[in-house]
Amino acid sequence: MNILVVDDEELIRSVIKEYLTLDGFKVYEAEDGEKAIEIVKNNSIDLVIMDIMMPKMDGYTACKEIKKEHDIPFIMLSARSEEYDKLIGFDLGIDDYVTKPFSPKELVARVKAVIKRNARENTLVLAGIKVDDLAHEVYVDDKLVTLTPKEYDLLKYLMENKNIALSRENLLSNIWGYDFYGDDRTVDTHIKTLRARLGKYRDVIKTVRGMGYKIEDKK
Amino acid sequence: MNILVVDDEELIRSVIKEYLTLDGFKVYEAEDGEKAIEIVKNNSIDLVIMDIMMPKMDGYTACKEIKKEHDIPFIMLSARSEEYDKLIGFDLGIDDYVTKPFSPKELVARVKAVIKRNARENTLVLAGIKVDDLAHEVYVDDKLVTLTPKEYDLLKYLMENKNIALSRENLLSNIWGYDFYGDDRTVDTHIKTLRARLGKYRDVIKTVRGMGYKIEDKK
DNA sequence: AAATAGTATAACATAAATGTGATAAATAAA
DNA sequence: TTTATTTATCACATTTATGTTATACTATTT
Repeated sequence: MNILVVDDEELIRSVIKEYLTLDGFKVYEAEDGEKAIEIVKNNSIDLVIMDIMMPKMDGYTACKEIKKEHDIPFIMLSARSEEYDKLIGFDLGIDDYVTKPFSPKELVARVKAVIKRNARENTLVLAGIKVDDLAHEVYVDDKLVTLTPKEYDLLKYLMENKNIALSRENLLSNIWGYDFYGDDRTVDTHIKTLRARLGKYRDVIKTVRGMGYKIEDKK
Repeated sequence: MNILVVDDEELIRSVIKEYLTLDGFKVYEAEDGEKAIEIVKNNSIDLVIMDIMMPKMDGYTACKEIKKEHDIPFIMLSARSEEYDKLIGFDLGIDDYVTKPFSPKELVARVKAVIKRNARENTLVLAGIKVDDLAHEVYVDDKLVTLTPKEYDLLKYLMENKNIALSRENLLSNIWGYDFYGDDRTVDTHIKTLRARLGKYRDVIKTVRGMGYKIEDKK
């Protein structure tokens, strides 16, 4: 996990870096917005911690610039809690906000929370089944299960559309592609193998007779 | 669309209200969990935005109480992203979660997303009968009833054309297909089984002698 | 009230949809 | 290339749904 710390005060950067490094993060540093943009461009940054008040280019502008090109979570630092409203006004999709002075420990906790939350947004969970779309992995009762590509796509699509009955044609055109001119029953076979992979949760995939299939969440 | 905002801070409530009102939502306010329960009881609330930390009754408890009686989507607010895990642990069927500070714009977007997700636009309701076409499910007095495909199609068609007398030919060509050359009596049989499924509402399907059938709303 | 036409119901044979294991074809990996 | 994996199709068993017929019932007409 690569984290970029942007602050004009060297001391603050080094303190943050020290704590984050202790927790196994790789830390990049930048002293202003321009340098930050440069680093993001050339490295795979997973999260940015950025001060608002900086010379050359302030935090708002730098954040906006980076967000244009990269979908990276931001934690903003600011000396005053009043800045809060301004941040809101800018509507930058900030993930968290920490006011100075802050405890490094808390900051680290926030970093972890933001990362966790972001990961979760790309994760579908239902019953004991977890689809981590970023990692492209499926867990059943927290045990990794290997799916074939089609099985994966099918499961993901069913989960994204939980509680909606999906016809075979719908499934075929959305997963196989509109240009698939094969047999309807192909879906059935993949449902079969997918169910087998899901073990005791095989029944979350309901058959909708005369129609197709759906995955059902507890209600 | 009526939205209830529950937070002990007047400022936060008014900011949220302002933005939601701009988007055409009607907004109710409550400053604690008890008042929230009261409002939900006496109004038709479609969604609740609720802070977790509140005096008198915290958000977890209030949410749980309300969920007992009402199937309303919740968006929870919290000062700390750490609380997220706690929420998950409580397993309250929270629909979304926003950490403070948040941008009102984002909150509005979340509200819309949740409403969209929960909307069952293709749902027909009549007497105690509900046809959820998305889920392809039928409820009688909020109890799931399993229909055969033909029964389902027939009920859906009758409800879509409520108060209109439909001839057997009409029903056959619209449900069975124009190319069905079978017996008129076939319809009768399916009406019979459908009525049986509808239990005490069996009589909403009226026989129109010499003509066919219709489903009748009110009176 | 009897006769008639229309409708409800039950039973049952037929038909259709789905589940499953096997196999062949296609694709990717070695 | 060969090999392994994935995918699509087939064939058959099983389950479920459907349409028809025969008969009972109900409403309308005479």
